[in-house]
Amino acid sequence: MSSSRTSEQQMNYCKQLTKEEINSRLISVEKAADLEDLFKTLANETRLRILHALSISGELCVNDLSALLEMKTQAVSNQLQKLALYKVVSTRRSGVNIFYRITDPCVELLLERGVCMLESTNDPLAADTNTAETVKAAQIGDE
Amino acid sequence: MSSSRTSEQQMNYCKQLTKEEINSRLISVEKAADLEDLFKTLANETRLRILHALSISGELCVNDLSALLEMKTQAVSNQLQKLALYKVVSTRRSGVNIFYRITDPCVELLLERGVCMLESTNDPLAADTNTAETVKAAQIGDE
DNA sequence: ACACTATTACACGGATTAATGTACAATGTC
DNA sequence: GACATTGTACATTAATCCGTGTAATAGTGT
Repeated sequence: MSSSRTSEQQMNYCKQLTKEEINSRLISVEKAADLEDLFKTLANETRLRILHALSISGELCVNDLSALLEMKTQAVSNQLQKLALYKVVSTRRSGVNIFYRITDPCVELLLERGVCMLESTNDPLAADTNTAETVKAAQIGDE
Repeated sequence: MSSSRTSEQQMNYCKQLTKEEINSRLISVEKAADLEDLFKTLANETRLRILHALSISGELCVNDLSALLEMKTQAVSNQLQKLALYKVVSTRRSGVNIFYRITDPCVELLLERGVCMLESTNDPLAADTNTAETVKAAQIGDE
């Protein structure tokens, strides 16, 4: 019993994969750290709302964002500085206004995916297959 | 100048959307909070690695996970408790072993998306279109 | 009953984060 | 130059988070 409990070769894997096989597919510590950063960008309500507004409008300045989101400019600017530091957004000045737009495609894509999932409350997977269904319907239309 | 600066009707929107139009599409505070929670689940390296191992293997116990990830059982168990509390994973006991498996489809889907993006380092968007290309190629093969 | 193993509970310390308010910098108008 | 507006820098505070080590619990075998 004790030998079977501690022996790695006898671990219970549902898909009958060995530790080596899982390990070969498992994300590395370095990549996990990168992925953590990516998700962390979106793991904040203020940043989510900012990025969503930018994805809708394309480009907005601090003042407009704070008015839209009904938040203090300092709070908005604080988060925008982080997003700019991590190259998620780019900036351009126009007089006293500084405009921000999303430049990181991964962040924008995950944001869209997440928003779609929330809108498909009962069947989150349906939101993800909507694109494939649309493509298929278009191809049927062509025939 | 001061009137043009402060007037909301004259805000500079690149896509020429009015504040009202952006607002009607903008994610609500409540939904942003839900989405924040979803991304927060994945915004931690330990949880990412745990969930990735579970997605590969289907089901694993604490001991196996800590061996695979080369982490202490307490650290692994600590995160698994959180994941179970938020209904991201389910548990089943088998003797002294407790097995965990992913039950939240949104989390698993976002995880897969994120991992794919990292693997497609130069063209993250290509990772997202790979599915559509595969479907299209299969349909061409059928013809 | 006892020994062993797997897992969780609990408390702690250190690190990180985000909003806030004040001060400062940049820009535009008169 | 004075003034107003926009936006950032800076410092502070409170809250959150996570790994760690010890203690406790559950399950199994002898």
